[in-house]
Amino acid sequence: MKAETRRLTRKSDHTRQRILDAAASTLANRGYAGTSIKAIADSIDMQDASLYYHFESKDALVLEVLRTGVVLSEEAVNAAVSALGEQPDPIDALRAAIVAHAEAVLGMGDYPRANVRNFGQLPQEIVSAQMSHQRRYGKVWRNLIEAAMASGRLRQDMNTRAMRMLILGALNWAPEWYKPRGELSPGDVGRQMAAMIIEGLLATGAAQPVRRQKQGNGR
Amino acid sequence: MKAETRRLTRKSDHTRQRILDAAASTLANRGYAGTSIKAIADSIDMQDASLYYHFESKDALVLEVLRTGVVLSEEAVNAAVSALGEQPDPIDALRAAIVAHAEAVLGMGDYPRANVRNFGQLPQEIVSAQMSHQRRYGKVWRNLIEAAMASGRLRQDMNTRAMRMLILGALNWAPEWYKPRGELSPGDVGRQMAAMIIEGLLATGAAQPVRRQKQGNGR
DNA sequence: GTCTATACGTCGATAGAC
DNA sequence: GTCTATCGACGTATAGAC
Repeated sequence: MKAETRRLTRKSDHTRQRILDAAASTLANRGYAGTSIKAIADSIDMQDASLYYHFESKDALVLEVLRTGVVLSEEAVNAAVSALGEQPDPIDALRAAIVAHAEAVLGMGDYPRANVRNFGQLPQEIVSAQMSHQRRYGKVWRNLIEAAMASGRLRQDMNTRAMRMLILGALNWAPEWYKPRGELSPGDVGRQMAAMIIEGLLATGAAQPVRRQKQGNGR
Repeated sequence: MKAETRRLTRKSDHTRQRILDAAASTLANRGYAGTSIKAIADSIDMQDASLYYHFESKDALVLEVLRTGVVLSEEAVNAAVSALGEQPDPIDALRAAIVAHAEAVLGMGDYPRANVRNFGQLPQEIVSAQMSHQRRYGKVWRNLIEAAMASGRLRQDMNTRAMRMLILGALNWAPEWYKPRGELSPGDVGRQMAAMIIEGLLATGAAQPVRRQKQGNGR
């Protein structure tokens, strides 16, 4: 694309982004059913009809928000694992991934939250369109668990699908109860979840205490 | 209520129950947004207007379905814990509760599933009206975890709220991925979840293998 | 690009015949 | 008890002026 063209579309791009942000916020807080085009438009002082200049339909807009949410989560998890080096310990990698996903859905804003909070309640056509991205992210987790399993460090008597879903279910539920101004930061929740999932709830010698970290949003 | 009166309302009661069952099924499978009065009425070959003879409003109907779902789950959990005797081991009690809740949301039909699948996406007024029942069930879990915590058998470095939510999040997510005709029965999933949650994912001497049980819906 | 106006479907809910 | 008919509000989306 030429610089000329890019300059011409700048205002359009900016408005488009404002609409996406507003849609992400409304989706994260009120759900798909409560997210009308009018509600989105109202929140940025725009007429609902004007929105159709930027997006073909409500579903196209929603889809882009959800897709962004998955991509952000995936990037966060991949970055956290990559930060461990070339051949990370597979349990460390799993732990880092759990913390990163928790931080994404609790602390990275509206997009990842919009994605996980609406996952189970979307119309079939949106689910289908979103599937490929969701699958790719699912594969990241499948690989993490397979690597940990292959290392012999995970118990071999469990269904790996159940393992994966235990992790994602517990983490994706967190936005329903987490209070941003409470005593735990998103990272704190992530580390507690990781510790409980990996080492279990029982008090044993194996369990290492989890240190709470000071963060800006602590009280 | 006199026998006379009861007899007169029998047909009404029967129809009322059919409506509730249809609503539970639609709610469990299509979510609150996809559950219109017409959709419910259609599924039992009735006109949507006729439904208002039995229920004051859509919300009243939905509320009764959700309330039934919580009550069924609560009764299942209480029964499972009570079956352990007067002074059960608190870890055994927690394990039994996890299995019972899993069996409820995966194998007890539409009502518990309708409840957990819609929890995060309901209009504010329904949430408020449902709160008292949800709280009572939450207290059952708080008591279970407090008892286990007080016994010193659970690690003391974790937030108990995070513990409770880890458990319920993992279990309430199960209906999203569980395949009724797959190799695992609801009880199998419950026992695997309980084992992973309580003893963790790591292979250690502490972890006991979980036996899979034969059930009618196995393949 | 954004506006006003409007088409058109579906929603929950009511009125009144039978 | 269940039906047909209908109301008003709100949903997505389009047409056309500016």
